Amino acid sequence: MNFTAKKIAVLLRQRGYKLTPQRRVILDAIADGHDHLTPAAIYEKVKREHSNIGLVTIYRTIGLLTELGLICEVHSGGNCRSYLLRRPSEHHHHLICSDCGTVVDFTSCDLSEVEQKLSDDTGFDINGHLLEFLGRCRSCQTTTP
Amino acid sequence: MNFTAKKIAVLLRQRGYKLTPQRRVILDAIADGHDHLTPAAIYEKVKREHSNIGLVTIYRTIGLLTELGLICEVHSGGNCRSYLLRRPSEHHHHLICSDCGTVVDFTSCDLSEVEQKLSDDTGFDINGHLLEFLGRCRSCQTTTP
DNA sequence: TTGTAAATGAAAATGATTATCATCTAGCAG
DNA sequence: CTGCTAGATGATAATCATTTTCATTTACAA
Ligand SMILES: [Mn+2]
Ligand SMILES: [Mn+2]
Ligand SMILES: [Zn+2]
Ligand SMILES: [Zn+2]
Repeated sequence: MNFTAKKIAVLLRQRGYKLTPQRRVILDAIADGHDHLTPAAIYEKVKREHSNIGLVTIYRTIGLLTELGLICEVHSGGNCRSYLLRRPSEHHHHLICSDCGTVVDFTSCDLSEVEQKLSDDTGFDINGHLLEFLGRCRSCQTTTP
Repeated sequence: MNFTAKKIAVLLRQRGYKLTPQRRVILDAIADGHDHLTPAAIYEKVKREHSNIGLVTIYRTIGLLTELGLICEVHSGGNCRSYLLRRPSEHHHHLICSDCGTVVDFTSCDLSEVEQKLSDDTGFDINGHLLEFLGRCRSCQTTTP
């Protein structure tokens, strides 16, 4: 997405960050496609256009984008994190294909009742929740039964 | 909990696994208390009673207990996993204190409607979900305002 | 008690992430 | 346009979590 990438560029500059070619290409890599990517995967993807980029820069840029709230971290088990562009700016959740990694965002989660009940029962001061659905996307269902 | 630990011992033997003193003490460490523990934390706790145990054995035992479905993995961000005894054998979720790590299990989550809607909308074959609430337990609220 | 498959611990290997530091450059002042 | 400089980069090494390997030990059934 060019539009999104452009908006992000503006955001970066507003906060005093520089817009480097490396950041540009990392943003493109993340913004293109609907799957979640590990730092290593972003690195591989980005190296095609910017062969001498360092993996460190990927990590630094991920840190920056996280700080700006521009990417989402996906918690689908495994031993390393993966990320994708934050598409809905509002509070939302993810439906993740365990085969191809495609992520669908959804905003409709009404957990306020459950949360209230839990809070009453336990005395916890609840300040957040994590909700993710796992499954196989339509395309992956047809290719491998 | 002695009872739980004992039941687990039986389970181990049923499947042909040996009940070693190391496993015994690791089980005790996990079963005692309601907080979630990282492998390193279990290691430290266990070393007090079994000073020459290896961290590898912690990892191996965690693997074993996971395979038997006897422990839960908690996904509270951060860079390493943590575990606690699986108390309700049924499907359940966690309410986690971000200060002290205490975990409250709860079974009341009715996500079937949301799941059905998501499935209809996206064509995904949904086979699971992850739901966790984060907050501060009553005790942690009183100690640090 | 004995035999043996399973388990353990030391050590090294691997993989992910972070810290350091010399060098480079985006963006701005002049 | 040119030079300055804070911020950014990449090579390298360090750190931290986890896994592999392998020689030695041990639980437990026979
Ligand atoms: Mn998202
Ligand atoms: Mn649990
Ligand atoms: Zn898929
Ligand atoms: Zn607490």
